[in-house]
Amino acid sequence: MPAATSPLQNHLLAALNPEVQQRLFPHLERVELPLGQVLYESGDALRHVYFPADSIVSLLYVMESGASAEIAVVGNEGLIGVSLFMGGESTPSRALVQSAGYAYRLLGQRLKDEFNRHGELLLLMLRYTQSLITQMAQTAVCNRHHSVDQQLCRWLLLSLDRLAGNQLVMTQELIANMLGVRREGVTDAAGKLQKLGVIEYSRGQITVLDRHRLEKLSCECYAVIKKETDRLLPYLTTVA
Amino acid sequence: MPAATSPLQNHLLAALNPEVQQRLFPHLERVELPLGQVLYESGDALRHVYFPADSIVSLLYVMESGASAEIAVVGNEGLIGVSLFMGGESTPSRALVQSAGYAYRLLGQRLKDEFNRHGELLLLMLRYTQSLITQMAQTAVCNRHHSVDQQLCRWLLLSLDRLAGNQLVMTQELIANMLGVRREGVTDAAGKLQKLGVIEYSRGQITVLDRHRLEKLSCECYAVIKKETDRLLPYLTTVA
DNA sequence: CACCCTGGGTGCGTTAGCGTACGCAAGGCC
DNA sequence: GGCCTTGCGTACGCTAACGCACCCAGGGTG
Repeated sequence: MPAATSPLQNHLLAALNPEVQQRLFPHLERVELPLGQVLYESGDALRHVYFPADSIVSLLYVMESGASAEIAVVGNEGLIGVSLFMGGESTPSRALVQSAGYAYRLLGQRLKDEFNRHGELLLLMLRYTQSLITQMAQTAVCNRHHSVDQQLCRWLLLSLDRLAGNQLVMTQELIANMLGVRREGVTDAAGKLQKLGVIEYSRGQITVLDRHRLEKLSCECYAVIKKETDRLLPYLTTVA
Repeated sequence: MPAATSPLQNHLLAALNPEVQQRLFPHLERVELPLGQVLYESGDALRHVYFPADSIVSLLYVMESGASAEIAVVGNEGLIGVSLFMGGESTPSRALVQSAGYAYRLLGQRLKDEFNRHGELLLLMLRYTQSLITQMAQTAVCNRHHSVDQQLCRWLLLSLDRLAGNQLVMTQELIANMLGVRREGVTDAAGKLQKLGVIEYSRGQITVLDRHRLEKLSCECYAVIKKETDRLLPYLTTVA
């Protein structure tokens, strides 16, 4: 199902006033993002910013050894490519599609042109960037202090918030790469959650049965991210 | 020694063109930052931004349990309080003086006024913010994958880059709080470095004897941060 | 001088997560 | 229907880091 996506599915685009939307939307290009696609590689000069509609993109750092760790996750609440307007044009991280879907992209120059017109778009982008910073900071904390079990809960919740239903299409191996842990570690943690009846899964399909329990089993990091994002971007009602 | 500090010791302030400096500097207030002072607490609405001259400030997250972890470290290469111009006005972290010294602070409103005049200051702040993001991201990675030994090296280097000499005034307990590990873990790691002749310390005084070795013993994270900061803020010659 | 607080050293049992290895079943493909 | 790839389960030894407990020395204070 190629689905009827709309730029308005992205909360940042939806939050713009109609005048700005009218100027910007004609320049948006709808692109399909299959699972595993790399939007940019560490150090790449970015040409576009991407506004996910129903897809999820992970920002992750890949070490010299090849091991990886997720820095942040971006869905329809945000955009990929903040370095374009932050001025750096690139970052030492990789943007990897973690859940297939669609996104709308915009040439970096168009974004900058709009910035120069007047500040609304800029202010919105900056506030989003701050929420992204919060997520990164919390990831650092979580990596230091919390168990794989707790981190899995956090990660499932963050992903769930960026999807429509209560289903995630992702293998335990993929999750392990994101969390930067062993696949077996994820198997253990997921097994526990399944035994508790919180989730159910089979061959890359995860269904969340009891979101409330999941939140209770998660560390405080999820709540911090959610609360802060809601504060910074109050027009988003359903997304952490 | 109350020292003869100058706003120009801060690299961001020094990078501004003379016209902007003339407008801004009269509004700078010189403040002393003793070790352990809290510039802002999690959730506090910020009134000022702080530009360190010779002090170092840690951004750290304090968990419900009381345990902490450093998110990023800021010295004379940067400023404290990005959330003021990012639009959030507060962050869920604490800013703690990690190395005593002086800083210059500016009312948030003055900063915003300058932003509205024209873009130079804004662009500079944004690029700095991106380098800060890099540091946070790398902290997350480092927390996940690297040993306490390696992390100590990274941390010493980051601190060293923000100080004049090759001396650090900080106890192992303080370092442990920053890294989010046990004090004994730091004792072990520091003991190894001392045996190797890389550092020397006694009762809260650490002297780096062989910086080159220290860099080699550190994980790649330090190099990533340094390289990216140099790229984003090329006018800084001596700071990571 | 005696005191004591702070900073650091050491040891010990415990545990979470790692690396490795192997096994097994579901489901697509010929 | 048989095959093979992919996704997941499990087991075992290993190590880094933890929590705890205690000790010792430097250096300032009364």
